Amino acid sequence: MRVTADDVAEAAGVSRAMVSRAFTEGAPIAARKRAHVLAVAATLGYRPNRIARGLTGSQTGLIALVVGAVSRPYEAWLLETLSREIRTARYWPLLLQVQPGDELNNALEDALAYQVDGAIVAAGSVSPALAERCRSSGAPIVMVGRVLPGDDTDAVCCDNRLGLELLVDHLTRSGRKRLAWIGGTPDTFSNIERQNGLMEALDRRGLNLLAARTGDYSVDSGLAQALALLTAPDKPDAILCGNDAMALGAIAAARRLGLTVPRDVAIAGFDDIPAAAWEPYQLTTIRNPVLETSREALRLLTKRIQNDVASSSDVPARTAEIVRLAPELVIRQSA
Amino acid sequence: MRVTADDVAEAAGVSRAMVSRAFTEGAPIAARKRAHVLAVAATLGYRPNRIARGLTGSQTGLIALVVGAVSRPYEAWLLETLSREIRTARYWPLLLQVQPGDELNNALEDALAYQVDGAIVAAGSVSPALAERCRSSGAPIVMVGRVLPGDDTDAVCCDNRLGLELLVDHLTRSGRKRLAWIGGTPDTFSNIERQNGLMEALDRRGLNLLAARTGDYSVDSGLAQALALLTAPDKPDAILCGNDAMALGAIAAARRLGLTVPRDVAIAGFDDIPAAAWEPYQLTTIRNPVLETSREALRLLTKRIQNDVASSSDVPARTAEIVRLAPELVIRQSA
DNA sequence: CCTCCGATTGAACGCGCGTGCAATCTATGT
DNA sequence: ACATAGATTGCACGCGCGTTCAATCGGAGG
Repeated sequence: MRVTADDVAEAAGVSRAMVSRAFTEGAPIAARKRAHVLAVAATLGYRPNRIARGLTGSQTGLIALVVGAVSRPYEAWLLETLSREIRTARYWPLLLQVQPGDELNNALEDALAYQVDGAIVAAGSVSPALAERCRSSGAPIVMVGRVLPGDDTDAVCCDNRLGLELLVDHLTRSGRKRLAWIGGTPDTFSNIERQNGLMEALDRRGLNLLAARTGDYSVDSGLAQALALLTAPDKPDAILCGNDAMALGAIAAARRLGLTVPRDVAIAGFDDIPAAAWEPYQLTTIRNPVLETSREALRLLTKRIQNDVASSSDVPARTAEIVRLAPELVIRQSA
Repeated sequence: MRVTADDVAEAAGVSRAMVSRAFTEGAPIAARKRAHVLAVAATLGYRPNRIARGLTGSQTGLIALVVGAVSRPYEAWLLETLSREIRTARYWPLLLQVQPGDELNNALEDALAYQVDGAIVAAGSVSPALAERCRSSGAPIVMVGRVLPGDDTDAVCCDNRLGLELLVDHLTRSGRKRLAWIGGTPDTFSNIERQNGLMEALDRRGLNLLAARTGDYSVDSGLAQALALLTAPDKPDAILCGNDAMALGAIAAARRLGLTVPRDVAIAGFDDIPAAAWEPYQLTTIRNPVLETSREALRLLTKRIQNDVASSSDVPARTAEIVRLAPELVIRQSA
């Protein structure tokens, strides 16, 4: 029923080893024979069993891909590009979607049992111990959008601080003085960086934050927190949000209160998800270079994988490479 | 470096077979010994190699998951629930994201080479030949949101016709007479069904469609086509869209023209993606039961897999099971 | 026509693990 | 104390394929 290399060997009148070589790039085999074997294989519908192949050579072609809940637009966007880049690099993504409360460790160890060639972690938090364990299992990790503390793990991440500097610059230049902040999920790497970036940008200008509230990166939380800000006695003239989703919620809140954006209040987000450009929003935001991020992530990962394969622990481990990508201000109507 | 069952066997003072059995549910092994082996394994950090395990037993625990471009909200939503259900069933999804123009066959055969235990196809079109090939490779397929013609492939799909009946019913009851349609990507299963459903619903009432245009399920196309409809001499008083994304675009178009929704024109979508509920849209739409769909898909797939494992081709193949899930009308502001 | 070297080839082993089978052990029953 | 059924255990084989190594082939040079 299942066609194996033996079947092809018999049908082609060669040894099984030749079948294997025919499918292995750069293996010693006469060109004529390779063509013949491949032809026979095609008529039989044979394809090398990747599982068996993964057992001998230590390459499975699998990459563990950890992302957050994909129903959120930013996560979906990131997954789309990461997944595409992984396939472009001729790997297959083993998808692990983590919900906010989920434990990552167990699941990632599960993935390790599949002998993944590497892992891309764009959600959840990985303990340095787990990272080390992955590495010692032969699966280099690349963090996306987060950097492990005091670490030797590759990472690629947008420059959140710069992003907020750009935003504050734009808002203050257009005369806004009473800035408020709606933060995303606390203790999140991105949220900490963005919040710090905001504070630094304000400090540099000798400004104070009018008010700060805490959301959870969802549209609903943005709406709720913005309602609170805009009905307080001391109303802001600009609201910066930890991400676009909350900013969309904030715009809705402003409208519900009969305010006009940006006349009565400016609203800005972060990420530049597709919905930010939709007509009713026209959100001014910071473009998170997702495509470039994905590309870099795969560059780092493949480099690390090849390094691992080439040298078996004799070469000292390359030190971690942290790539910071510059975000970009996208000015639309909302601010 | 890599810990194998042999290492554990030696450390625990038992044979390798016992280690294997300790990790196999229901294998003959004394409870005391199992506990001991597991303990030793834990201290060594041992985990059975799933790749090797997949080579002998014909179960890899992998499921090929084919979805469309995830940056689109509906696809993301579906992916989220499917992925979760797959993990709940203790499988791992091998993610294949297909772009509108992509060739599915090659990629799916690639996945087959990983000896996936099954496949869930929620995008792209699969030729019956390919479906047959999957099945004969021991990977049952379940189609989601589409049904293969004249077929013996399991599928779960929302009742698109009923959805449009509900929508037309609601619109005509509220006095709309001049209905227009913006279709999604042509030749798509869902688009064909929805369009036919619309026509039938109109026929039943002796109504005619005022105008029909063709989009591609994107927000932009909805906007463009709605602009065309609303600036034509013969303006509709209701626009039905093939999916929510286009409906959001249509709402934006109406507003751009200074029209009030739903006073001047009612707008309805299909799917009930999260954004449909967002404040500036408040889209009336048809709820596509995505969660139930995912559950059903996994129920069908696991049943089929178990069936395959149990009987090796002696039992006649079960005939295809096609599950139709009822959609539900969600009335919001837009219609 | 013979020799010698490089290009090909085939046989065999091992990757890590599940499992049938026969051997061993345990706890009954007498 | 002895036999016996049932519970455990170890051995060995095979899953499908990559790869080393020695054997074979081909042809260029003499």
